[in-house]
Amino acid sequence: MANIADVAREAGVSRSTVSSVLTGKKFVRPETRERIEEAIARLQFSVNHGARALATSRTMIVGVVVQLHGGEFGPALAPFLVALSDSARSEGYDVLLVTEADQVGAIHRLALERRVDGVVLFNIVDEDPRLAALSDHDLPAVLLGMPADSQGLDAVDLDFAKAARALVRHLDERGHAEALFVRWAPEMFAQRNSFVLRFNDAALDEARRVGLRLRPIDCPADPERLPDALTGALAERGAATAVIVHNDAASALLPAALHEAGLQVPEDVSVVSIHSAELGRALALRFTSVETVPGEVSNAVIRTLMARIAAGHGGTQEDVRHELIAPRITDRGSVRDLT
Amino acid sequence: MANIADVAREAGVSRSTVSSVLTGKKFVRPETRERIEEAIARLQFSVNHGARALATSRTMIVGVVVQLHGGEFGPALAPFLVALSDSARSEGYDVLLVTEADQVGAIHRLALERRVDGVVLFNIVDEDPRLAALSDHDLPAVLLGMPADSQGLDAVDLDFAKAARALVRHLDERGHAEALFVRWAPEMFAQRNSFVLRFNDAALDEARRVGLRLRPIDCPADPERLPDALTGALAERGAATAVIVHNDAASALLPAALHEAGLQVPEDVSVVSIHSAELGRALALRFTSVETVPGEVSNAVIRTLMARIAAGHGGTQEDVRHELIAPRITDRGSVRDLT
DNA sequence: CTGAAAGCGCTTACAG
DNA sequence: CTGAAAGCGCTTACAG
Repeated sequence: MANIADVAREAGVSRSTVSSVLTGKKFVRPETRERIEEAIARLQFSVNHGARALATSRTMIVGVVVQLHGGEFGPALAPFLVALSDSARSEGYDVLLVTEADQVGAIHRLALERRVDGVVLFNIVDEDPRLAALSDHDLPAVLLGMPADSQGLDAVDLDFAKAARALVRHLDERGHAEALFVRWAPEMFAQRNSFVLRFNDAALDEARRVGLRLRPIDCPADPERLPDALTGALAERGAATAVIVHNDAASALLPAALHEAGLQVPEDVSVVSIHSAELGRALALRFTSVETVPGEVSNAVIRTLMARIAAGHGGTQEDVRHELIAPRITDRGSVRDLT
Repeated sequence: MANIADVAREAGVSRSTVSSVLTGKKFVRPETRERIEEAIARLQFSVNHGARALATSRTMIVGVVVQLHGGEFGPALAPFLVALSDSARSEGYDVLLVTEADQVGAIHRLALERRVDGVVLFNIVDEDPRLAALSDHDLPAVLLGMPADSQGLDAVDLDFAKAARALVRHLDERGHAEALFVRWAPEMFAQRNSFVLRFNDAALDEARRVGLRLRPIDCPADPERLPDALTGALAERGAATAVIVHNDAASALLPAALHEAGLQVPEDVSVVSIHSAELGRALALRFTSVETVPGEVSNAVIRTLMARIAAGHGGTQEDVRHELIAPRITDRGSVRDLT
């Protein structure tokens, strides 16, 4: 495989001149540049990435560090990985996928061995131990998720609180006075998943504010037990005329549960949901809903990370950036107007 | 950040001796080794990965190169990525996730810039252009998928043909004489996805062999149109007493479609399916089925790739390894015994 | 505008 | 068993 010395010899110039055309940081006389470019093409030369990384102290790689808690809905993950990869590539970066169970150890490894220029942390929980691990280093990082305390780190996420309020108001404005609130399993609350807590708190708060009765239904973590839990909740809905769902597994299983209970939407019961866009698409869910926006979130995450890398440092700053992406609600007519 | 020279100085030895303890390839006197290890701990030293990669010509990174055709079922992807990452880590490798649309360009880039020591190709189709791209280089590669012609490359996959035969026989042995075969969309066949073709061909062949009438139902690629297609097929099932499903989206939507059609399983109709394990778990699918085994497949893929990397070459070999993982059928009682 | 030299942080024969 | 030296393939001041 050709190296820069081969190219220099072939073009009759020095290695530094070749390097100048490779980096594009220095002006090179057109004739010379052309000779060099021909030599590069002839020899099928490409820059050795590792050597460049060593010389520049830039790996051009970002780590995507994914904590798998087990409680969350697996199918929702891939779209974010793909979107992050796409966003990173558009900035010239590759993505290192880091899913090992020992996330704290992984962060130390990435930082100490200088494997990446920055990291994205996925599946953020409140009191996430990964944030403390980061504070030992000077590694640029962005949280994909919004914990109560970001510990001075940049963070980006869909605005789950605003989404919750919008969905609650959507029901309220159509005359609904009582609704079931199908939530994630208690295990998810115990883990303090940031998006779970933020949606939950805002939904309850907004419901109180507008005077909607919200009856929380905690789902079992075990998918096997979910169908019965859903049909049970529907059967005992009492005065509730609507259901608001924040639990992807429940959103996926709700159509069957509604069938099972013999309920038509929106004639017998109204439904609003927030769920993975991919899930909604694959299962053709027809609920009025807020869907995740992996592309938008990933773009914002990578943009923020690029800025942090360019600034030449990670860690706690005064100029922390928190970005909450406004939710969009898609009206699919699954809410009956009772007014 | 400390480097190897700092450690050498701190321990009062030469850099090469430090390197010897780092690589573990040379014997170092216990006292010396201990002094060095103390120095390493004191200085919080870790090997700079890029420098080691340059010196050894080993990146300790494998590329996972994922073609997203769009037709396949998205939620099935993540478990494979995670499993590949886990398998690779257990061999000391990290995973670079490569999802860009221009997969051929990506392969050239990875090879020429020496970014990875090897690649795993995911979502293999017959006549996959990525295989030709690989032949331009000397990059170790393993296909996760089994095309009709692997062009001399190692390949690993679940044995979809055997799975098809097992499911067909499962119906036949229980006295079913006619079944609907809910298949992937024609678009998937046109793309020639390797697992789609292999399951399909084997299912039809085995059905012919045992004398089971199999009526292919082509699903629409658009999930929106899938529910109606399924209920329609069920309504017009005629003499068919069973359904065999190879289409994850259809497996996911079938429970609702069965409800819609007022059919009980297995009383009114029997069902067997092959689908993503993750999907089956998340949706608590209760069909007798073969499920994907991302962990097993990934282990085999990485093991094969490691052997290929150790051999010091990629490309076409005489010693090609093809590994088909035996399917396991889980009997969930969704097939009625008609004998 | 171009080149010679030093340096990035390691590993690895090769002497001793 | 340990060390001095060369080398991996780049980039980047610094001269000219």
